[in-house]
Amino acid sequence: MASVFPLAELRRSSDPFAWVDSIIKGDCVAALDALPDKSVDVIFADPPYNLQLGGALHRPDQSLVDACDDHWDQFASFEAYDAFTRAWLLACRRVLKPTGTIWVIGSYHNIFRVGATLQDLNFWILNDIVWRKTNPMPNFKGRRFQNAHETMIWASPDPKAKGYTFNYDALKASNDDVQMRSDWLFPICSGGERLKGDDGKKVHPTQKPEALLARVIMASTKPGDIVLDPFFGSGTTGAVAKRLGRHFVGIEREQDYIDAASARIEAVEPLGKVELTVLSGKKAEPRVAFNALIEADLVKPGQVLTDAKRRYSAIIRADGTLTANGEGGSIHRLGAKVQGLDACNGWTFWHYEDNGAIRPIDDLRSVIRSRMAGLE
Amino acid sequence: MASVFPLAELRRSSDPFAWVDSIIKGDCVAALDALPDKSVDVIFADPPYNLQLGGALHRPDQSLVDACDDHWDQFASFEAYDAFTRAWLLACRRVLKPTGTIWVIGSYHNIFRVGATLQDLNFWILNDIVWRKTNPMPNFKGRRFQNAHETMIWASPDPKAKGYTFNYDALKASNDDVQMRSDWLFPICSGGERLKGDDGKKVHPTQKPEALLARVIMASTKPGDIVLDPFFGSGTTGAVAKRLGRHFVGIEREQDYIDAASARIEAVEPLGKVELTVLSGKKAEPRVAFNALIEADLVKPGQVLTDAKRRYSAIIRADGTLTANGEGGSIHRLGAKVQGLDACNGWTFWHYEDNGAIRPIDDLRSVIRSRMAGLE
DNA sequence: GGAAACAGTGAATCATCAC
DNA sequence: GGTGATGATTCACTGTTTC
Repeated sequence: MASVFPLAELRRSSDPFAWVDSIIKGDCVAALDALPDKSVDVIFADPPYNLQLGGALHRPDQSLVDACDDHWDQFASFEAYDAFTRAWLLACRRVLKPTGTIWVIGSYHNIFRVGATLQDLNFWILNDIVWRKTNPMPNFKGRRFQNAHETMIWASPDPKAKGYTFNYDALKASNDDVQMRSDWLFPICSGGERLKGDDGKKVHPTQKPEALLARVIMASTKPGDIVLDPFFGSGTTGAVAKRLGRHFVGIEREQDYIDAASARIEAVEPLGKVELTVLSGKKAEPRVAFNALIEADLVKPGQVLTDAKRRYSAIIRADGTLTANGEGGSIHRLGAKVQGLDACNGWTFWHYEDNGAIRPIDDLRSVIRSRMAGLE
Repeated sequence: MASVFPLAELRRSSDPFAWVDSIIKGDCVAALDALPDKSVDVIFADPPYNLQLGGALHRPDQSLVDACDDHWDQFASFEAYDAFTRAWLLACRRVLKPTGTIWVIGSYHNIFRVGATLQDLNFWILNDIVWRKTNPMPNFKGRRFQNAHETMIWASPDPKAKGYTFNYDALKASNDDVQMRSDWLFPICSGGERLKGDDGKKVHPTQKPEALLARVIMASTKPGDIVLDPFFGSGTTGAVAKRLGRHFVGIEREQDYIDAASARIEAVEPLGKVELTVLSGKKAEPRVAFNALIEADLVKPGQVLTDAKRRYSAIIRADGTLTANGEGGSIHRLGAKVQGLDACNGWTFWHYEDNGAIRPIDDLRSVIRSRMAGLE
């Protein structure tokens, strides 16, 4: 079983990271307060939705809809819900690294309050993501549109926060080579994935699908990162994090949920290193200065470079700069200058001639990089 | 031209319904205050989004993105935006019939504040509706998910309000006999529909597509109803209302927008009774990306794919890319790479083993497509 | 005349590192 | 923390120009 920490026990622990890969039993804010500053990479939160259900809802055949009417989803007023939201978001911000991000999922019952509170607390929204359900529950009364989606907010802890993880290139490559959109399509959690008790009833009323968490985690974390879930429930976040080679920590009050989540996570087999390698793009590659091409004799001082259509040309100088029309500068500055632009990527703009063919100097940079890789 | 009422003139009018089918020139709240209590059936509001843009944004080709930086979208703080939102929503509630409903559209920049304010003012949210754009602007820097949707909130003026119009059966009939969902797919407004000035430039930076308004109006109004738009802009609400046999009233401050909207509405020919059936949205062949196969557990990270003759092989990674010989990429890129080609259709090139038989992964895509049948 | 290449654009909170 | 240099980065569609 995944280890479970009663909050009092965690507070007594001498190891400041004893909570990694475990479930903390206790109140969400109190448990968060027991964790160190800036210690987790990503937070995924599925807070109570504050569903304001009137009476019982019946299907057309008079069967009762098993609504979420648990006590933990009841709040006296919007003010009470806002105060609760504020408290756990503030506690989350303290434990989140400045380079970390937070995800919160909700429905129209609560997501507007969560979003406004995030903004009030100076979180910076990066995206709102729509989870479109392939198989949502119908609207039985025919008085509204079928509520076929939920909303996630993805935010960084500060408007100026930089350096958050976003595996753009991997997401794009996995999506037929077009960038991933803000609307995602997944089935709801059902079938074998849905945790059921001995009585055959679902263990948790709002268990999220693993595929949803997998995309969240693959998009915004690196292998080895710590993912915190302050409303752990059935432990989907922990199960997916473990499978994907990330660490997790869950906070949960109800012993039944803790028992189910703990057993579930224990059964998860993590993927291997090869499968977990994330495709990274140019941004992650080591920098190579233009000078390195001269030093490696891949280009020579005096050699002429042109753009792809040979409209502009420049001469390589021995110091690693270019010159054209009496002006000089780096490959980037001069590329911008000849085009009359503010900026230019000289690596893709300038080309050299290779046996009659014309190729970007970026190709030569790749040669350098592969030579460097061989030295490791 | 559709008639235009300077606010002062409207106040002097002896006819309490002189404003029907006209544009009121003036401030939103002041103009609303000049209308009678409980006099309109539906409100559609497209308020300023308070975008809070930083510096200029350039496309990869260095061209400048024509951002929405108009003065009317600038607010000093969230508090100022909230006060503004509160004021116009309160004014709207007074003129709205108890059986009426209100729609508000926004993006993540403002919609959470609008939604929370609606709830604070005791409006009752019926649905949040996601407008999925077929052709949204890309994320040029690759730092976020492509922002591909906007959100609408549909609400009644009171939790106990009954009797609002929802044309459930007509919507269902127009939607292949399944209930209309909360996620709608429409292209952004472009081409001939987009209003352009003499200079060829767009008249309004945020003109909404008529198809979106048509579904809103067909869903929540009856012929002859009055539809109010407190941020009239280019007059899409008025044009669609007139075409669909509804009355409209628009409120707008800027004379340029009023001139364009007035001429636009004048040119609209109302449909006859027979044609007034609900229009259905765009259907598109669903795009299925390789990661959908992993998410549906049809293939697994670590599994080996080969070409049809088993000359090449690659391993599936958890991020939805493939790896072979130390290199990684999308099914297409890696298929091309192993063959030494420039391009490759990974769907037909890569195969998986199924009980000894070898089948293209494209077969698995068909499985997903059949599961998604009925979804746009 | 038709096809293909080229150019333009849409509610966008859009970089990072070294000095 | 501010400044300057490096250099990474786009999808769907419309309309125009070129061959």
